[in-house]
Amino acid sequence: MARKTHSSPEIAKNAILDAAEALMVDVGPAGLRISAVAKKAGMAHPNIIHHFGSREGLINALAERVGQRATERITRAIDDALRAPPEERVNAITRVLETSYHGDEGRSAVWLHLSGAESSLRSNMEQIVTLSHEFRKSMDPTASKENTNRLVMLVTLALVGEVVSGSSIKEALGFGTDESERAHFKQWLAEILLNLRDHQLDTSLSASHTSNEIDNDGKKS
Amino acid sequence: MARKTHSSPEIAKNAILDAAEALMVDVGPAGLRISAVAKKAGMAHPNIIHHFGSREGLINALAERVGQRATERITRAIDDALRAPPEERVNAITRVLETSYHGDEGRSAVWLHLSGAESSLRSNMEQIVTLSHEFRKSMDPTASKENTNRLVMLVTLALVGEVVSGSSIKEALGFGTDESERAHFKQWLAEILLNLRDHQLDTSLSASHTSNEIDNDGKKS
DNA sequence: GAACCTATTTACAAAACTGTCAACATACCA
DNA sequence: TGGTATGTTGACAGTTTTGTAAATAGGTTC
Repeated sequence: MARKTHSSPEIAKNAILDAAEALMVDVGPAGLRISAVAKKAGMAHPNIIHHFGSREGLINALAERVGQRATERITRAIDDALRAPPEERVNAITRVLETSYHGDEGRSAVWLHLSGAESSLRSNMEQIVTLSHEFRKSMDPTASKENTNRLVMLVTLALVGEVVSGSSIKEALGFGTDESERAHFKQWLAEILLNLRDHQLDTSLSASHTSNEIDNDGKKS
Repeated sequence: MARKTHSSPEIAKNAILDAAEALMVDVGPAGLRISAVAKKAGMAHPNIIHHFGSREGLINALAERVGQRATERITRAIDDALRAPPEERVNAITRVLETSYHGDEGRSAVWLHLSGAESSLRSNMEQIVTLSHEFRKSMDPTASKENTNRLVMLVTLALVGEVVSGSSIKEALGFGTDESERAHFKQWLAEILLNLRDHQLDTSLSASHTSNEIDNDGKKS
């Protein structure tokens, strides 16, 4: 059998992670077989254990890489939105929403998280909230961090839902599968997010119960 | 070994499904072991195959039951909201949102769907959309079905996201884990849903591109 | 009470998968 | 050129899991 030439650990690890990520899209983390990854990466399966220690080690490494990539993409998109001229902001926010489902990485990130893989979710979310709040304040200086938090939560949950359910929920609701209709829903959502002002979000009970959660920028009403 | 007294197939099947559902909450559909279900149900594992044909048959049956139960709960809650007096509608809608995460059934439904189990998702969603549109029309006779569809989609995706991510996303965003804060977010969302009028939803591109999707009640602009 | 149906069980077969081990070979360095 | 560290592999062990087969016994019907 042809024996492969030695490569640096980094190169081998990346090749393994690439193969694992590609397979994960179809089978999910729980269905990920070390032998299948090895076959796809063109090597013998003990080599994977040599590099990652165990199957769980591989999955954790994959979760870390995928989560980090997704966060980088999203924060970059929000950053772009911050710099965009006013008339381009709807498109910019739409792009933020689209960015979260880039290729199959979003799906992979959620599946991995779902299966209990360790990743730095908290610090990633903190980056996203901070940037989002900057954006909202640039639109409306009186925007409260509490509402930013809630909006980020709503959007995050919806994106997770989209990623997880694939196209089936959309189809069940009569939305087509082509990209144009998907993009249109995201644009609709982006416009809502942009046009919602805090006075519409401060409902009867808001600002009374949960005003001291993470409102640590002195802005609470 | 003590041999169990015969029971009707219905009783046995239900006992098996109960055990499977309880286990699923922790391990997910992919991690569901037929032998573990049998142990929990207090029987030998071949008995499960006898009743459901195979492991996959069990999972499909579970998906069907869980999906149907969730749909019944949700439609009942929307129906209640329809009959509620105006001042009670925020609470009623809040209850609709809470209802979707009853016990662990919501989580089970999503996980099962995620793992590719067959279920009647489309007809279930149709029921929910139809009722929701009735509700919106009772608030605002000019409400368009297109916007109802989008709102249902947004909420559905968010609920799926919540169910899937458990509490981790909320914690990462600084929300506490106790019920009161969760309930508060749902109430905040309910008020937004109630207060959004169509003129706020008809954005620049709406009603032009996708006006002929499922707008089959003669209401399209 | 006899006969039949089937829910239930024990024992087993077969496959799949993870992780171990020892051997090999390649790259790098002295 | 020789030596060492380690990337890489084939073979294997042990475990786990699904599904099968045959036997047993509880319930039902006539």
